[in-house]
Amino acid sequence: MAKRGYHHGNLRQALVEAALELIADKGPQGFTMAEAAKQADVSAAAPYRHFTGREDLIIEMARQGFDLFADLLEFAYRDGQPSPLAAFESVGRAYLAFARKHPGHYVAMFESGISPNATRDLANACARANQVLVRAAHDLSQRLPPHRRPPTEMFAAHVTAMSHGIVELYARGIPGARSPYTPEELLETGIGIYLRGLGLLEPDH
Amino acid sequence: MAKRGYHHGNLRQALVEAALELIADKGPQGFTMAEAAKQADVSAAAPYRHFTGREDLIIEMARQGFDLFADLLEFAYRDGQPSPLAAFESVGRAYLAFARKHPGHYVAMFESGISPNATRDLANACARANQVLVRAAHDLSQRLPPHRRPPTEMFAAHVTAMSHGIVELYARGIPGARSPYTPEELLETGIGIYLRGLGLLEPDH
DNA sequence: TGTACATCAGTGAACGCGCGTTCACTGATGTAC
DNA sequence: TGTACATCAGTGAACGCGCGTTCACTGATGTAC
Repeated sequence: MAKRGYHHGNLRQALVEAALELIADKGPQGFTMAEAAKQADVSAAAPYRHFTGREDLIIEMARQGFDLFADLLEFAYRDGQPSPLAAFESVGRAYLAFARKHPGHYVAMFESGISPNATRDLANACARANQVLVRAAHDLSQRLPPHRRPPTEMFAAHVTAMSHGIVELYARGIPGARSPYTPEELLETGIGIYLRGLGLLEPDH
Repeated sequence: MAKRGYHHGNLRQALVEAALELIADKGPQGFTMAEAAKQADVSAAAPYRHFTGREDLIIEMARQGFDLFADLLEFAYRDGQPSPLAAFESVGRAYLAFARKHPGHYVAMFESGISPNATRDLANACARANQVLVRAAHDLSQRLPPHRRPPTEMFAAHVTAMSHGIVELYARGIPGARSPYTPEELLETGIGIYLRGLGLLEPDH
């Protein structure tokens, strides 16, 4: 939109998007300011009108990533509204789908080495995404009798860890080290067994 | 040992160790040949007598890492010999301990972006480590009646994913994004709930 | 509507840097006789 | 044991490169009158 209205239209966002492609292709450290500028059809100096430096651009990618991530998780959570269990499983699938569809954001968020506390905005976006997971875990655990409820944050951490581990080991690059199962199968069965362990699913298969 | 016997004694291994420290400190792409050479008290050209290039050094770090990892997992497995369950839990703890004690190896193995198939030797070492996990899962699942046994490789993948996810999210750098629980607590409780879901632990807490 | 000026997004040249790697070399060690 | 020679691990200088960043500039756009 507005391709050549002002000087560039919206160079800032164009740079973010170029960098997202680069970082997805070439890994955490594999992207450069110069290349992002070139891909946006702009001189190598132009990015410095919009970002204080390389790290600032990475932080912006991660921030947008956490925002998008939180939106998708929230949507998945509401989408599965019928029951806490359905909503919970929908959130798990959204986690995997996000990693698949937005690899650039994913790398910036989890593999670029920046701290989630680098910026107030970044920390907020990160916290918002996490809160969806915690809320989903909390609502679901309400179905258990109080004395059998796991601490909400532990519950959420377990599920996050399994989702993240499946993404890292079985869904992302790393050509080789495969499993005979798809990441989706692994996530569904893994979470299923875990929920059964909590007493949230019937022991029968 | 033999500090200054021959020209250097054992420069190859000294470089590997220098690089391990660097890669642990500075992240996947943060280490350089020049710096590793300097840390080994050697000119920048010397490493090329022992490695064909930068990637070759990373591969060697990862190979040694998988070998060590496999050794530790095997030791943990035998160590908990009394019962498949104890052995299995010992393996889980060894996973976490390895990531903690050998961060350089860990980064080279899982975060450097090299393929486990880069080299025959590397692939073998990687496979050996994986086989310990698969064997532990297999032996433990024998305690279930045949119709309730999960496929061994799926079982192993679930546990590996949760362990790996906990390490990545809660045990490694990423300053911020904490959980109120230690990685050890998360791993123990998470695997416990999962095993209960399989029927390998009593439902009572 | 037209003119003068301020703003500021993007340019192009340049910088200093450190990197990975090569190359002819040197000098300590190992070996043959 | 002593000498001559081969080997080869490490040197130091040099290379080409691309990076992040700066800086004086320019020229299109927005604004005041």
